[in-house]
Amino acid sequence: MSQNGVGVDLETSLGYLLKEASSALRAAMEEVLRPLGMSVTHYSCLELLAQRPGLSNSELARGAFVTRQTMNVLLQALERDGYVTRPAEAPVGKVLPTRLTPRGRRSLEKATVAVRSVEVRMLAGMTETEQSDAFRILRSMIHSLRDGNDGA
Amino acid sequence: MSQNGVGVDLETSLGYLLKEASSALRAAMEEVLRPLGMSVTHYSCLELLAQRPGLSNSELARGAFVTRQTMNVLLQALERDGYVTRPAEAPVGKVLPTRLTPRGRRSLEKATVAVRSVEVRMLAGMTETEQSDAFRILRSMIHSLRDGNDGA
DNA sequence: TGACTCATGTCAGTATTCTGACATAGATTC
DNA sequence: GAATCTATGTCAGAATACTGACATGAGTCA
Repeated sequence: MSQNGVGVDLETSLGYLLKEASSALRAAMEEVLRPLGMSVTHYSCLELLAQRPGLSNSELARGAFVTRQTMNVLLQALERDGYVTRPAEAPVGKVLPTRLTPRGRRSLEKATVAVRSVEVRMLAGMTETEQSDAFRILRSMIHSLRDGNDGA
Repeated sequence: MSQNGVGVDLETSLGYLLKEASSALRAAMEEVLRPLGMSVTHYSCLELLAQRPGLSNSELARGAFVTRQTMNVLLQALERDGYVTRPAEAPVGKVLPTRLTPRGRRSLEKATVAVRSVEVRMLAGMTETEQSDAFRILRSMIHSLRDGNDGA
């Protein structure tokens, strides 16, 4: 079907491989979250709030790797459906601290179990050493990409 | 601003780190492709065609990690603007082999240089060993995620 | 040959995310 | 204190990608 012998260096590109891995992860997460009626961004938002209660819209956006406008529309839907609460007025500045409701916490529980199974599956074929290597290498890539190439 | 001391295990999740790395890579690529008026999917399509001339719509979609419907609208735009050509009738079956035009090839050249700089930047802080480790580990993750957990 | 399955190309509508823009609150600088 | 800068929340429109659906061509099997 493909692999027709041409020296395809997409197969030797770390960027392409990273995109492939990310795509596979996203697909696997969507697959297990779909039965729960939850998208990946939806889940990310709830998980962030469970681990750091009181995060603002902008902080949630950065944590979920979307724009604050995108997170805003998601939060409005989550608030309307009773998964999170935000004060009507900001305690300080314009920042509205968001918190999970009991309903949000319950909804998250099932999702966490589902997502953890994906994480476990992803780590399945890796040794302890490979896992810590993976962390170190991914962090190195992130750092290099963020701070431009004038770091040295 | 954050990091308020709560034991945040998102920081210990390989899935989260993978998403973070992928997001950083995408942002870096968009940054260098924007001046050329080219999106990441747009570039991926042209690069795939340069390395494997004659790929079909569906094959390009799989290679760029989008649906074949999404790739179809992109190909129609690229064809309209003279970057690629497809025969009016399928030589065999329904498959329409796509090829770059000279204009498409020219457009790709600049983009390739730009994207290569991102790839180089990403590999900057890594040793040879770490690079080959990165390949092996990412492939392992992809394999585990794809084939379900009943591989063993 | 005929029924069935599968992959493909494509149209349409929907969903999700982004960019642009604005007003406002806190921090910084003079 | 006033000006400036930065960050935030939010609205609106545009871009992008997806799901659903359909017809068609090729391979498989009886």
